[in-house]
Amino acid sequence: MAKQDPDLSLLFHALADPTRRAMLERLAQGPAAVTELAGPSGLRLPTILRHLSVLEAAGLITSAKDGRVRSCALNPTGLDPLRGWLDDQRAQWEARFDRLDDYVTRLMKERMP
Amino acid sequence: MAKQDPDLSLLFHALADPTRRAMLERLAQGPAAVTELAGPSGLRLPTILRHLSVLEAAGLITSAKDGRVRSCALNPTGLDPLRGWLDDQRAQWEARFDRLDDYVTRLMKERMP
DNA sequence: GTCTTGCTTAGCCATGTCGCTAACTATCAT
DNA sequence: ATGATAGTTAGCGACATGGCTAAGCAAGAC
Repeated sequence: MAKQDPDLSLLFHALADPTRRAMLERLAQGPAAVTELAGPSGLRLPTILRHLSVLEAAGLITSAKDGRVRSCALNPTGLDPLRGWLDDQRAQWEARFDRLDDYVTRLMKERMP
Repeated sequence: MAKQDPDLSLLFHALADPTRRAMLERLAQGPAAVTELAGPSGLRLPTILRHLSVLEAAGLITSAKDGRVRSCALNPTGLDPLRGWLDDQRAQWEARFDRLDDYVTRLMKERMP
């Protein structure tokens, strides 16, 4: 059970922090500079920068430096792997419940043919 | 930027570990006892138990003890908060891209009325 | 009763995470 | 050229996480 799916692990880990989720929601309103992202959080810049690098490593945002200001933006496809996993998971769960259904149905038929 | 949405944090954190995701996928096939869950992982029981408690705290599974064996099962609604968050997020992102669209459209109109 | 099985608890260790301060670099304004 | 602004890097400390072993307990098997 080694570390398969490192993407998913990075993604989930990035999303597990409320500060990072708040940063994402801020970015959903449009691109922002680092200081702007730090603003409402009350956290220091180095801390914010660390969070940014986690988000970027997870593929959730992109950032580019223009002059002395770094502009950060959402990566529109960043959440796709998560959505994919979620859909897979739901499919499996439903398959299972369908099998359970079949089973119950078969039981019923045996009892009242 | 305090720890709002503790549920989501627990949920994402629980899913950030490949071992735990593997356990979920095993449980998608049907309920299982602790030893059975530990089987393919090569990990010791106490370790597995720890993972189980994380999954349970996140609302992803339920477990009950029957005799001396604890049976674990998926909680069918466990992923709902995640799905909800994801949908919210997508809505926000799309709203943003729509506004961007409007903006571009307005620019175009100004240029060629 | 005794033994085995299946889980549980306690506690240790290595590593990772999240916050900070201090010091540095690079750009822009004057 | 000087100073202010915006990031950046290095490194520290507190705490969480993920693995383990050892020892305990409770339910079934014999």
